[in-house]
Amino acid sequence: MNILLSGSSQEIAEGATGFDLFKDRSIVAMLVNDKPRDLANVIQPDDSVVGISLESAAGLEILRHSTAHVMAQAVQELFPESKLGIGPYITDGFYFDFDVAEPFVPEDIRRIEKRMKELVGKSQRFRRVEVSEAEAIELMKNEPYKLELIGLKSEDVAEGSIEVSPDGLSVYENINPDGTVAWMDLCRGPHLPNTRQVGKNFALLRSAAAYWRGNENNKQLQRIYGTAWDTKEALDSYTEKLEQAARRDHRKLGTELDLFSFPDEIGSGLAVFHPKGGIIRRVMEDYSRKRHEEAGYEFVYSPHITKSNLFEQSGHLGWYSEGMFPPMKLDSELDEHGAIKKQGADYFLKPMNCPFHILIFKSRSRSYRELPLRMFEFGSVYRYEKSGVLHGLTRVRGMTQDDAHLFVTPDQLQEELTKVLQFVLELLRDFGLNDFYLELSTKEDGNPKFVGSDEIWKSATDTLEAVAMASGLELVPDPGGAAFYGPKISVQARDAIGRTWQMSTIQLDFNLPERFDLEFVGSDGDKHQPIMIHRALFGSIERFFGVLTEHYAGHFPPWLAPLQVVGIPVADEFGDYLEEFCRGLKSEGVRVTVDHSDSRMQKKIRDHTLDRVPFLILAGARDQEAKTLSFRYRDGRQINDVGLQQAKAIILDSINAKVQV
RNA sequence: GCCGACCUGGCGCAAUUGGUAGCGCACCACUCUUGUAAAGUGGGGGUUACGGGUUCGAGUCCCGUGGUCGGCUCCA
Repeated sequence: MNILLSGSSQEIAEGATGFDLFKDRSIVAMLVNDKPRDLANVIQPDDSVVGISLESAAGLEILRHSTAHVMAQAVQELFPESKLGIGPYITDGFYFDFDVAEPFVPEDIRRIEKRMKELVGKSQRFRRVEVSEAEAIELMKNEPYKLELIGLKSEDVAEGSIEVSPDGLSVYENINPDGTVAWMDLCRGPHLPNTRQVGKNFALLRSAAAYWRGNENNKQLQRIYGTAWDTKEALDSYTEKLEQAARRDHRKLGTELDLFSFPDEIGSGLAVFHPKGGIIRRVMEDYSRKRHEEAGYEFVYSPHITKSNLFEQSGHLGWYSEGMFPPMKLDSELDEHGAIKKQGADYFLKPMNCPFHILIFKSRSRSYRELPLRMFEFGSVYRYEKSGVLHGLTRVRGMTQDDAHLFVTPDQLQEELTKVLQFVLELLRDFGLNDFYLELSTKEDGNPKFVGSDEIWKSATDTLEAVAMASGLELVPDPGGAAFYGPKISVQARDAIGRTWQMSTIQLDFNLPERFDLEFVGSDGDKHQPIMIHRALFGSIERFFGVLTEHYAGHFPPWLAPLQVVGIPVADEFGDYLEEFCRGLKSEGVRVTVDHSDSRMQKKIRDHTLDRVPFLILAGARDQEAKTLSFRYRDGRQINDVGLQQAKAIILDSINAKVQV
């Protein structure tokens, strides 16, 4: 019979399987008519077949999923009472959920890993068995979670579910060499031909609880995460990547470099910035202010607390009260006759700045000539984030947003959004981030929670999309991801080690202008409602600070570095020579010091390198003689015999140009 | 919020079966006066997160509170 093998026509025997087609052992599965299948599948006439090699993305997914099966088998052997949840592959690895009486402890994880290695050595075949629903129920009768999945199969099976497919049910059995069934699981496959091919390049990483089917009202199962690779080198490089990420963790660097801390006495999620962190933060803020001023923003200020009415009118108390700190209650005072002498009130810490800016807009009547009106504030807000979600500076309870609200007429919208997006990207680039993509969050059709007419959503979404497209950046749709009050664009930035962070957001709002009856007088003399744009570039200064710390691994570029230059005399007597040079830098605003301590020069180089100072300048007799000095950089580079004028220029130029050194 | 683990000088870590807190770095002093990642000697510093309990005796065991970490859920 005839088939299409890797695109070319080929004659094969009736009943041939993938094993007959692919003799190359690195082919572990195949695409049959674009669907992933086991090699054991019998090829049908006119099928289009392409091999999946182990090292391909699809191959690694299969490897990881098969590794998850081996893990589940090991767990059920070691913990016979355990029940299976789901066990998919994920980026770089896999996990499997188990219902067990006692959560796993690290010793359990080691035992499981050891048992997995033994199972790999046993060389069990993965065998697919297609079953009817009744058969599946019988086979899985001791697996309550699997039974639940079987019941779901036809209706709301999650897209990409690894257990069941809309096409029908199947189980995968692990077959011992003697033909006995060692283990089985409900699974859509495909799998590697044999556990031996799982190899040794896997590791179990951690265990943690996870809600069954991701719903917090469901029971928590115990999830074990693992990683698996095709080669030892790939596993090692992945492990190295994790270690590298751990080394640049901003929480660790924050302590090491004395940038910020979270004193227990203050409370969870509330940071203090130390002097060195304070310099970085102030430089960030100063630069942001300068750019905002140039871009036509007006600076406003608002208090940290407000009476409840403001957030009642904005609606936040209705839908967001859980995210707010509870009120400070001022009781009303009564006189001796029981009449109210002083009205009581509830004061709230503000979780957002927009209502304040709106009140400024509303403080008098506005003309179309004033629009677009752009109000900017470094606004400190407080949100009662759940304790379990707090994370260093990136998820806190008190933060300062570089927040702006733009009030525009509908026909200004496109131009203003274009400007804002450009502005955002330029500023992010100045901070050394330059690998972006955009995400466009849009309305979910038919969901009544979204306010505003379909027409306005359509036109606003189209506008946002046009603006995003015009930026030339990759645009990823996020359907249904919009807030109920309007669509948004968010800028996602990739950092130095390829992780993505949501940075800036540009959010349209159809809700608040309505709730607050915002209006301006148009050229026609009539009143019109402005459109409101919320936007933050840093998101919050704290979070941006954390992201930058990780992006640079603490090696801030000179313009941001708390200490920019340290002078290191080769011996004490050259201290004055360096001191004089550094005075010149200081008068230019450079953050510089000369280390006169009685440590050895080598020790000073070590200390200030570990402290991530961008410019170490050294001078000894030779330099004093020749009116030169030598540069030593954080990566070990050195440039010797640099003339003093040139040295000054090198330092000032790299600070002013905001470049990394 | 949920599940689990953890909390010892500023930081990183030790402390047999419960027996009365040590080390390195940092800090301070002195000696050494130095050419590209750690000189030497000496010294100070901890009611072991907090509050209870068990015990002759608790860093160690038990209970509670707070905090941190890893996930899950959440991020309007």
